[in-house]
Formats: sequence, structure tokens, C-alpha cells
Amino acid sequence: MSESRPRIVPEATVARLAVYLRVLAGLADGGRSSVSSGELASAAGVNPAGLRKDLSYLGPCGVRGVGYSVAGLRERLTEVLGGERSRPCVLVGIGRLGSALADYAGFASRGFEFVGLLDSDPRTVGTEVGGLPVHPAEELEAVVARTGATIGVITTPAEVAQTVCDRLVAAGVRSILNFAPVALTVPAGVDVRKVDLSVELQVLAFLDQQRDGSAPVVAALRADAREPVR
Amino acid sequence: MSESRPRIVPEATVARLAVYLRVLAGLADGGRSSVSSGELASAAGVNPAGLRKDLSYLGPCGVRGVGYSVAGLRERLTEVLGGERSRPCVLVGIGRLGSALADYAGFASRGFEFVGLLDSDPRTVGTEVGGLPVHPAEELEAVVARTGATIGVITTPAEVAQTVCDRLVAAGVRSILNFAPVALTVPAGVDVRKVDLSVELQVLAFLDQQRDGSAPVVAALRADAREPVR
DNA sequence: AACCGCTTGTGAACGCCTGAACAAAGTCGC
DNA sequence: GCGACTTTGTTCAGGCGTTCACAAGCGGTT
Repeated sequence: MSESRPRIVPEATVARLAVYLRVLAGLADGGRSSVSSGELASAAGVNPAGLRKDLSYLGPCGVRGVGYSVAGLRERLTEVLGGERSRPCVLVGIGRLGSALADYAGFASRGFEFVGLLDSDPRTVGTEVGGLPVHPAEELEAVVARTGATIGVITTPAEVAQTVCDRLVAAGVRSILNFAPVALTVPAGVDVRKVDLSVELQVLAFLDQQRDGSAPVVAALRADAREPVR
Repeated sequence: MSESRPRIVPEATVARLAVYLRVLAGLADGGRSSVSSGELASAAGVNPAGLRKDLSYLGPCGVRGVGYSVAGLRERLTEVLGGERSRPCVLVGIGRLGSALADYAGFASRGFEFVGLLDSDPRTVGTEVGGLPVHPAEELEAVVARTGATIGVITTPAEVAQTVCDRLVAAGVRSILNFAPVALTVPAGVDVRKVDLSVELQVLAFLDQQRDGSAPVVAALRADAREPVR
């Protein structure tokens, strides 16, 4: 078989590929069969050249002079991103945010299935959220073992996040999405991504203050963190 | 008066400053009066040298040989980040995610106050979420004008996000936090930050697949997007 | 009063990512 | 069948961010 090129896909590119995939889904629903890099880039909010560079990591997947096949590119992206098979996820901490995530249709439609909801509050345990029962936190290891989940989402208070993380890792979870406002420590080989909602707001407040002119400090722009100004 | 240095604070640094501020709050609660860069960096999950560089944008705020004053640094960071005065925010789209945000104690304690909740669903309008009444979407402009809100949070479905965004901007909102999975188009002078939850999960799925060894593609690491592996 | 150790602050190198310009390739029209 | 146009894929340079390493400065001690 041909030697598959040992291409390195930057993580920033992977994140954008996920965006392209969603845009493509919308185009497919609209009946489109092909797209140009310019159009796709505009819808995704990125530079056309950057988009082509991103896609080039996957090898040639467009037709010169024509553009990209919506169906073909969608299939390729799905394959690369690992979305062909449904991935079982466990969610620990069924508070308001956890409930919102458990019930978010956007996940299920993209191949993510919450197979276990866990909480330590006896009042929450036993209730149903998004059609799934909430299990007591003690069953974490059992749920992970039974479902074979490799992705864990932490929406607990900060104080217990590290403990929950350790238990998830010990149970075999290799990828963790952390909403708790703490820096988690994990062994090598485990990936953690952190989403910090209050940090996002605080950055906005900073930019707001800058504009008010009360301070002369001006923030340098980071293109990938902001919406395009077209 | 002395010429305030026209320092440019990178946006990535601003985001980390917010993290440092939270860690400092925890240290203050613990009774600590001073910290070293190494300790603070460890708690925040960053490189000590990077932390010192981040803080250096604010001018000297530590004491050599000793470390940083917890109270002093906290005050300085609060000032720089614009957290001294409470900032009014409006939240559009009171679904599960919107409700979770409206009720999130972490915001209020950091100087963010939701002064207006808006939704277009008649069944949601009139209810109370987090102690605040939900107003009909038609009142968006009126609410923004009355409250003087300059920060808007969008948790609507993707289809209406751009329309809501346009109305927010027209009403005077200058900073927007967007949870809807679309790239918003805004005029210059308006800042948008985007949080895309399913993209986060999809990146994890990609890394998961990489580890499974089914594909030889390895993602390059981006230090700022991942938790430290210590 | 001077020395020593500790910690900050900064300067420079390295690497990654982004944005633009160019060449390759395929299609449509004549 | 040939030419011209369109759009991709790639190469190159520029900017930004991170990291390492060292000098500067302060407190405590003798």
C-alpha cells in the first residue's frame, strides 16, 4: 500500500476543520453540490488561503478550476476528525451547565453520545436529563468500564474537578473537556481541553474598557480568537 | 505626569491575566499574602517565565527576591481587566445554555451583571431565571438602551444569531460573546469572541483517534489550548 | 556596611501560524 | 483540438507568541 504521508496537522487546523464540516452540513442541506474555497472560507469566517492550506493537510481533496465537492469533502473531513463512529462520552456534574450540555442536540448529531451522566448531589441522582438517568458519582468507574467511554466532560465545581479528573483517567478516559475553572494535572498521554466562560467575559470587559479610552493600553489582535470584520 | 508606556498587551496575555486573577482570589481566601511566579504559574498551568512576561506588561508589580503581593497584584489585575465597576450584560436566548449562564454565580462574583434576559419563545418570556425576568425579544433595543449594556451574550440557535447580533450592535453593544455555531459579521470597532462547544469535543475526538493508532497523522501541540502535563 | 541567595524583569532565539503571491491543473468555450 | 479562464495546491516571507537564559534588584544576615 502507498505510504501515507506522515503529515502533521496543527491543532489549530483541526479546530477549523470541525468548523468547515459544520458549514458543509449546512450547504448540503441547502442542496449545494460544490463550493469554492472563497465561499467556504467566508462562511467559516477565515481566510481563503488559510482554508486551502488547512485542507491540503488531508491531501488533495478539491478539483482545480471547479472547487470542492460538498459531499466528498464532508466525507473526508468526517473520516479525519474521527466522527464516523459514535463516540461514547461521560459527563460529570449535572448542574445547570451540565444539564445544558447533556441536552444539547448539537453533540448527538455530530457523533457524540453521552452514555453516562454522573452527579454527587442525591437530589439530582435518579432524575432524568436529556432522556438519560443521572447516576451517583460513586458509579463513575463502573459506568466508564461498562460503556467504554474514552471522552469525559467535567462540569463540576472547581474544588472536586481534579479528583473527578483523576478518577476518570484511572478508569481509562483519555480525553477530557474541562469547564471547571482550574488547571487540571494529568499524566502524559491524556488530553485536556479547557473552556473557561468567565475568562471569555473578562477579555471582553478588557476590550470594552480599552475602547472607552480610560486607559491607553491597546490589545493586540489575535485573528483566530475573533470573528472576522468583513 | 509621567508618560504611561504605550504597552501593547497581547490578547492571549489578557486571557491568562484573568486566570491569574482567579488563582489569586483563591490564595487570598487561603490567607496567603505573597506568591512567587513559580507557584502562581503552577496553579494557573503556565510557564513561570511566561507568567512574569505577562505581568511585565502591567509594569513592575512584584518585589525581587520576594515575589508578588497577593493583595497588590490582585488589585492591579482587577484594575487592568476593568473589573472594578460592574459591567451590565444582556443575554439573548434563554434555552438550556442561556439559563445555565444566567444562573452562573461565577459571573456575578467577577463584576458581570446580567441586566436583561431576552427570548423569543412565548413560553419562556415572563418566567424567571436566576432571579431575573425574561423579556420578549422585541424589547432588545429598549433593554439595551435602558440599562446601558455594552456586552451581549448570544445563546440563540444559529439561524437567528446574525440578526440578533445586528440588533445588539445597532443598539450600542460593542462586545459580544457568541455561543451560536456561526461566524458573525460585525462592523469594525465591535469585538466578538466565539465559544464553540462541539468544536471542542470534535478536537478531542480527533486526538482520541490519533492515539488509537488507526491513522498515522499526529497533531502538533498548541501549548495554550491544552492543560500542562506536569 | 557589605555580602549572599533568591526572585523578578527583560533580551534574544526559536518555532508556529497566518497572509499573500505564484505555479499547476482542470474545465469551458470556440 | 486549442486557448483562456477559473480555482486549487504550494511556496515564501512576515508577525506573533512562547521559551530559555541572564542580568538587575531587594531582603536578610553577618
